[in-house]
Amino acid sequence: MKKFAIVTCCAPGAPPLRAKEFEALSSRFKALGDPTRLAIVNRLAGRGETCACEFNSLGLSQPTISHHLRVLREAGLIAVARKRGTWVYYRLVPEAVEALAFALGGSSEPALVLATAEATVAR
Amino acid sequence: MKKFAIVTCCAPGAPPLRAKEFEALSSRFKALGDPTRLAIVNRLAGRGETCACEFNSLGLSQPTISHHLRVLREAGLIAVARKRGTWVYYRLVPEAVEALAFALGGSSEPALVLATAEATVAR
DNA sequence: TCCTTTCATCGAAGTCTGTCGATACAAGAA
DNA sequence: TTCTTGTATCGACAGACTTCGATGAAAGGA
Repeated sequence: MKKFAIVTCCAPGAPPLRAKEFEALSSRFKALGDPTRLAIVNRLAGRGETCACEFNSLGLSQPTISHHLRVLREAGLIAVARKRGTWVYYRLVPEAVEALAFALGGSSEPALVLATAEATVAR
Repeated sequence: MKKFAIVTCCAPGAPPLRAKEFEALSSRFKALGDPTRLAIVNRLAGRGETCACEFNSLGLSQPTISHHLRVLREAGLIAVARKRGTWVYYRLVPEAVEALAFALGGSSEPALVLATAEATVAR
């Protein structure tokens, strides 16, 4: 279980944060700091639930894809949507992405973000 | 000179991007993927122009701080505002932060972002 | 000129990360 | 049960990253 901190960090006027908040935020930005993982998130954002096998088309080995899925999962940015047989379908966790957008000061609806961001996210 | 790509990547409904865009975006997220650098950005966001010497209070050596300032500078997230004597004052580059917020789908005013993001940013 | 201060760069050490092949695990199908 | 298929995990390796002390460069002050 995991909650998303509701903080702004990087937009003009942002209040000073604590060390723990820098750790939490930076670990999620780090998860997006790899082109392969960004491509995975992009595909999940565009298609919704997607089979893990889809990502083999990214040109990397299956263990490597599995590794990146794990990093994104542990960052709370994606989650397992469902399993059918041996297929595993992943989905985006929009609240996590919104929390990061909010941290950068770009939230269009802070109230919405505040409401959804408190939602706990299964790991 | 550097321009900020205006793309959404990670919010539900985002269109598929190209490899080059993943590279460009992920390199900037990676720059935020370190707690020390996030603390630097946070301080610049809260105080505006800030002397580099201020960051010695983060508990790291001067060369290490200088290294992180360089990473953020090369990512286009911060810039040298002015120099007075041997002092160097850094500032946030709000357009860069906005472009990232937009990529995460959190832009409150896409038109504004579009307008400012085309601005070239001095290195 | 020489010294001090601030910042950047260099070189090195240790750690972390991305990647792969090999292997283990889980769910069906035969 | 045995075989096949899709995923996850393990172990290893190369490259990248963070950090530091030492050094260099630039701007003043004495």
